[in-house]
Amino acid sequence: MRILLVEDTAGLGEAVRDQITDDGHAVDWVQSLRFAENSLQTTPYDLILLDLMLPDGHGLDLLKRLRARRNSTPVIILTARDQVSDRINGLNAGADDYLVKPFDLSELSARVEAVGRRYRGNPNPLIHLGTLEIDLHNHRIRRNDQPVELTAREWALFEGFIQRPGMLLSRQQLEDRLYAFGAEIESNTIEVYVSRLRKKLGRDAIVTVRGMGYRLETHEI
Amino acid sequence: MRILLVEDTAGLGEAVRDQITDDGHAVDWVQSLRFAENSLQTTPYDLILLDLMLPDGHGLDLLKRLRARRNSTPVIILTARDQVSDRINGLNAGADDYLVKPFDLSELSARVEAVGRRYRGNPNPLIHLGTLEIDLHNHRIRRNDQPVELTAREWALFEGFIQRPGMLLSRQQLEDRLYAFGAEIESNTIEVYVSRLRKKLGRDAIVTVRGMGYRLETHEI
DNA sequence: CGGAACCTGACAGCCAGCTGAAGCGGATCA
DNA sequence: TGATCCGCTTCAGCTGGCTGTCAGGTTCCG
Repeated sequence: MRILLVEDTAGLGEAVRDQITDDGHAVDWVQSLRFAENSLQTTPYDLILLDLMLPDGHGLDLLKRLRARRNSTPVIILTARDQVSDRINGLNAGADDYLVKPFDLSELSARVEAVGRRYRGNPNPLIHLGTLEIDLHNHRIRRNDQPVELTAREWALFEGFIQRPGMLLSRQQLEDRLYAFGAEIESNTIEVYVSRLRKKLGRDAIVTVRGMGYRLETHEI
Repeated sequence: MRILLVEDTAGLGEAVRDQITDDGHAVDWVQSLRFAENSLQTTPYDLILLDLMLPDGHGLDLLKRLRARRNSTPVIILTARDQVSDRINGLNAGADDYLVKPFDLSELSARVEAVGRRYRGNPNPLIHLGTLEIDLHNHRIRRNDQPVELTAREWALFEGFIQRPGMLLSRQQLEDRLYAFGAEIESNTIEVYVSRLRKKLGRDAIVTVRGMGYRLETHEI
């Protein structure tokens, strides 16, 4: 999963980031609402860990804006023990879960995995795109009713496209999705994987925008 | 059995959890309706132990919702002595049994086992999957009409697949099923058991999704 | 037409997953 | 009580296929 961590306390932030990274997820850590909004506009996240008391405002405002624009990304609130009203308000505002500080890191892992499972366990929205039928949760794709096998990396990349159909995605954005934040990548890996996806999914599935990046074609494939 | 315990009193919850764990069952303990719903959406339980007075609502509401969506998981209600009307309403709402607090732990064990037996004695839905015939309640499997013997762990794992055919199940999900919530497991136990199941049930029964988990193939075995 | 951007076949290294084997502990039976 | 068995878990060696890289080719655009 790709997770956005919004937390302004350095020590806690590091601990949480390390734990979740160890669990095999990609974590982007930001320390203010402003940067959180930036990240949310450029990257599709699977989960948001949200502290409430932030230097430039209250986390619940972010949550409310998110839900107002129909973004249903799961949110887990990180809150101090004495802020009971915050917790209630958080759940009302559309949070999926909360953790009371100080919390155990294994507890954190458990909640994160639980959200992941819930997300995947939901009744299955099938996405139709031309001749493609995509089962996002179960990682299944059929093309003209024939199953298509994608490798882990291929799937990760394709998922990035699927979550923002029709939008222009820069190489950098796609790399960020494949390789946890900060991991540098040389060579033309993205091009190679786009090529592999085209071979498996159809030549016109992904459109090259010269000098800019790629875009998933939403009309015909 | 895998049991969901919904109880918001810390001491009682711990005692019940320990007792049932000692009896050889896997227990997930949650402390509110909200978390109970979460767990129910992600995990198939064999039994639910349900307290009625919960911080975020009344247990009977959960029970009613459960039955409304045709979930027939057995439910035992945990209720205080003076709430007679609750007990009656509970049985009307589809509970299978109730226990009056404070109750003896051995009494609890007895009821749990009783429900387990009743559950298994039910008229038997046979599941057919390719050349396999599965009798879920009685833990019996035939392959090409030949009986197949599974050990306890093998069965627990296979049951996890059977209850969510075709769905992608992560290692974590499968481990959660084999080892009660939170129990850490190292090494490649899941792989070993998948390997054994394949040997007994057919090579193609379980499909590996590299980097993601496993899936029961529902078409041909 | 020349250069830049992009595509893709090929390949070596590596790692996730598979499985046989062995140690261990609980259950069973003499 | 001691011997034996059986299932559970771990480990290590192996293998196939995934991955990242590069080079040579192709397309695009000024």
